[in-house]
Amino acid sequence: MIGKMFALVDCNNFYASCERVFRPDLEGVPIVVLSNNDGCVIARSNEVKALGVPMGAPYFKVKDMLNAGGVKIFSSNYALYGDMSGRVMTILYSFSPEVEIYSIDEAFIDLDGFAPNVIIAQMNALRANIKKWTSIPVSIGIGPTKTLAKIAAERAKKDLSLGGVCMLDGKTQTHSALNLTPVGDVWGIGRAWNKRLNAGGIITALDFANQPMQLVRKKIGVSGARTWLELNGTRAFVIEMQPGIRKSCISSRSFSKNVTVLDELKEAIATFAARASERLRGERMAAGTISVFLLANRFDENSIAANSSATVTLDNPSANTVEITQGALAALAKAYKKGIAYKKAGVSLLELSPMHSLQPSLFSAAPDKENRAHNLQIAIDKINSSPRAVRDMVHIGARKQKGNWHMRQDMRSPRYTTSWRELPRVT
DNA sequence: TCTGGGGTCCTAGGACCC
DNA sequence: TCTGGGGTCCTAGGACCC
Repeated sequence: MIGKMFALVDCNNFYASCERVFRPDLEGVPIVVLSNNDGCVIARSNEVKALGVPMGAPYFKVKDMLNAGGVKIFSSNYALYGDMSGRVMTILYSFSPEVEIYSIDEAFIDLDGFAPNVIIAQMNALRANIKKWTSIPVSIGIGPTKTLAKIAAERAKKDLSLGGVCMLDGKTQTHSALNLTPVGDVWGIGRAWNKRLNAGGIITALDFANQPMQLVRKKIGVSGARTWLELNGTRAFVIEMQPGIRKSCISSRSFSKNVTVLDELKEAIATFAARASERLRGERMAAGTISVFLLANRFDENSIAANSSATVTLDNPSANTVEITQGALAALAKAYKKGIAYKKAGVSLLELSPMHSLQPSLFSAAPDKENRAHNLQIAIDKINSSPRAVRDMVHIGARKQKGNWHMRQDMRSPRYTTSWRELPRVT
């Protein structure tokens, strides 16, 4: 008999698949998508996986291999991926309201209430519709817990005989799937814990599930114990349909070249502060503290000692670009160390609160001035979000458009679906 | 030459209090 | 001379995820 089930819908090679949507000529052609700065490989089509290019590989290390294999290379195009993700999620909601959007390319569905004998047929139909309406291929895993649904989805992807849908519903079937899964591939078991578990002779997910829970708890803590429960069929995680209230908002970038000059860091930090505060305003939130961090090249020995950060607290929570930028620049002045070659920097906005709950300040020097600042901000957001605007058309003076810190992005595809200037052309 | 960005949660240890 | 112990709060760092 079948108990209650969760499904995980997982887009296959999502970014690579997005690049194919408006380029059907790339069907069957090996594709990779690179991270910001064209730094590492963050998505690979099946053909590239077959070539043996690992996930996360630094581009400069695999460049020759990619070229030799005739691989088509893309810089990341998040405007496109975000829009395609929205289309897939919309289809899921038309199937059921009980959906948790887990990431840009994955969602859980609560299948409680679905008759067991029709689940597989329903999921096959859902998969076919997503493919037909968005041209994105997905795999669907079904299991009694989120972690088992994840494992099922992995099986659906790897075992082509399953046709893209896999359900784990019996003990025998579940055990055989766990036995085929390396423990490090289990959702919640990362590199560090994998190493620790392997050293203790725990190699497969089944080995892990068969340990006494106390031992797991002792070895890798409560998070590991939850994963253990889930693998053994007890739910430790539920479907969360309402996204939680965010607790932080970060904008950061690696630089294309090392940066040592304070003035250049100011430009970068001002840009990050503007981006983060804009995102906050979009969600009607405000920040109570601002933290700036500066990082040296993490692949250099001794770089950790060069890293630094500083925090400033605002008198009143704010999401105003001018106020956030001023705070961030003050924090930068505290964190900056002369003579360090910085490779990355960022702004974190913390102690967030919803805007409507903000108390007007009793001691504000000039409420009228605050209003004007607020109105100006609204006007700027309006201009920058207009479909005809180029990115950040209106911005404050501390920022400049060129500099060592700007990222490289040489191979980006057009923003087909979100920019009038970049619509696909039919010829 | 060239190694992503944005999140959350947990834990250990220090500060502080009585 | 003898110099506690337990609780709470905060923070930094480490772990995980996609």
